[in-house]
Amino acid sequence: MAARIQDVAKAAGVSTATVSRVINRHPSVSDSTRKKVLEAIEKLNYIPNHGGRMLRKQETKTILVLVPDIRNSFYANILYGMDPIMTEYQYNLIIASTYSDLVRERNLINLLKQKLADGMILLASVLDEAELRELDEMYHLVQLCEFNQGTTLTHVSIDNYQAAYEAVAHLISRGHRRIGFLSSNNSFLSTKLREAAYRQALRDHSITPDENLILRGTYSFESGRIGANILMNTVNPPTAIFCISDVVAAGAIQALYRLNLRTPDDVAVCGFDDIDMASQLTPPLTTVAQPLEMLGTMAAKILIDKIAGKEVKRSTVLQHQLMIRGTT
Amino acid sequence: MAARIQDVAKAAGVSTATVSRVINRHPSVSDSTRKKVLEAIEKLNYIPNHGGRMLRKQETKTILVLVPDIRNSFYANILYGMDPIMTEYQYNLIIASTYSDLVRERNLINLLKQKLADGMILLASVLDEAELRELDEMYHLVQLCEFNQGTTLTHVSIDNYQAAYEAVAHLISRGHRRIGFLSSNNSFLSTKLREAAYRQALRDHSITPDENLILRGTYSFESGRIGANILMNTVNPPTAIFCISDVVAAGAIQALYRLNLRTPDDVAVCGFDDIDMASQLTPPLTTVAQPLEMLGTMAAKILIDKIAGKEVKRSTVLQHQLMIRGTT
DNA sequence: TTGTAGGCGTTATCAT
DNA sequence: ATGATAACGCCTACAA
Repeated sequence: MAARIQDVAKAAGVSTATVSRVINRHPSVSDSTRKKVLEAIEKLNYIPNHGGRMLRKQETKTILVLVPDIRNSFYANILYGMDPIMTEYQYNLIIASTYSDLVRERNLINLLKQKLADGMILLASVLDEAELRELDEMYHLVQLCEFNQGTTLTHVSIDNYQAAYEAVAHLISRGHRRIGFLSSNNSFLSTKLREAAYRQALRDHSITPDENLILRGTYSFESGRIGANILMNTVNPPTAIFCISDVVAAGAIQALYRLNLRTPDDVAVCGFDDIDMASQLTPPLTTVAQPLEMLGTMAAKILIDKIAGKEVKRSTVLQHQLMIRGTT
Repeated sequence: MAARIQDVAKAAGVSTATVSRVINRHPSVSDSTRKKVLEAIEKLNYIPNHGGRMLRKQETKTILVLVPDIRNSFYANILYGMDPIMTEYQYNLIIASTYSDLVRERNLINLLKQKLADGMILLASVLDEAELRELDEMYHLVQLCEFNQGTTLTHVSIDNYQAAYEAVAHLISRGHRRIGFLSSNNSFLSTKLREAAYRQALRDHSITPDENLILRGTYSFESGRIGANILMNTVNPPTAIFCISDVVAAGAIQALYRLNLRTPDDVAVCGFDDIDMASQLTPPLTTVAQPLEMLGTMAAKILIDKIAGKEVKRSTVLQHQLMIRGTT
């Protein structure tokens, strides 16, 4: 079996306490003793047991991250951004997909209660504010991308209102007056803000929002295809479509293509998120870039600070960027 | 602080052993005692501490999965396929990206040595066979998708030779005689097998493989763009391109589009993997479907069986499927 | 059916 | 500078 601290102690002719001190770089160990211990560690190929240390120190050096679906490139890029921080602070990530299922999400949160992780990052949680607040009293938690308006919980996101406003204003600046919006049927704050911004941007340019041009579906490719088809078959179809996500935009573009409508000449399209696919479409997609990696990095850093007992900002807002490309 | 088993025992007026028996559904507990204990658990909101249990039982109920890059949709879909098994057997996943960096991969494997996980699934590992075999003697490990020829280690994959052969034969059946291959410059077995199959399929149809039509790059979109450009600028360009991955195929298609070549009329394109993007391209991509979710599911199941001490098959080969769509 | 007690591997306190 | 020892929370012989 694997060597334990006992074995090292015996081999080095010292106590386990001394071995522990060497491992944890405690200063009060003589050089000669340290040398003996390190040799024994080397010889026995000793690696400290995480479980033992965990139990004793009451910390897991593990963070739980709950995402709706790991297959979504949006979340995968955010997770990627957490890696450098995890490596730097020697934390591990338990990533789990909730599939936006309330029961599943609650079960996963049990991992926190079992003390399997020191804290949790929640992406687009389906828990309500009350439940979250209760959790927040017991555990360290950071909400990422989505949160509730006026929440007192720690969260990181972009300014969805401003981002959407700029996107719609851009379409208007390109001469469009009838602009469709393929939105989402969820109740996330980001959706509400983007819809509000869409309307306000129109009004600010003397355009009366037409509710028939706002369709609510999912974030999927299929939803974009269907939405665009419906929009283009209305009596007075739009000349531009603003989409809640890049994937939806991709679906919309395919639908337009099949309707023999050219992008951007016949219909302009703007996405949201700037996942890899956006720049790879033909023509490349105009979209609002979210700083995905940085969102992950910041959330991870803030959570680790919280765990370490530091004071952290309630709200962190990162910069978005309108990426004007070929579809507008 | 959170309640411990001690607290429950005291509250229920029994010993910790009895509480433990109730938790672990040991049969020899009287109904009345069980009831008392369950009430105490309920009242105190007790949840067993994972660390304590882990240390005592010497099992973590955690599996380590090493992937080259979590942002790659290919791997994300495989990971997705592991979820049902993890849920069923109450295991957790620690997912980590190696970025195909040897040092990083070795560091991550330390998690196994620290007994942070009961076993490991390795996707496209960059470790050599000797190192893997050494690990295999100490820990439970399953290789997924990539493995070494003639290995004695447990692995799960598709039949890359047969899959590639079918793809190339399909292109030939469409009348193509000059078929380019955008391959990879890595040394994975899958690459070698696909190249071998490519050549054999050509020869079996009396076509002499032209080494100038085989280009080796990465699995990226950019690599596909560059490769297609090079291929189409040769003296005698191909009329079809077989790509090592769907992402490469997407890049190739964009390059062709910009060269004003139509797919499939001017140049046919065939991908590999069948990630979501494949069917979402315009026109949708002909490709070889790997059963991504099932690959994940099988690998997870086999690893858990191994951990449980069951005998498992050395080699598991899953079925691929040629998806003939719009680009050929 | 239930309780007692030892130990999983580590670290931290208290002596020396 | 080093050692002895208790404790982290749990499970499981063994005893009763």
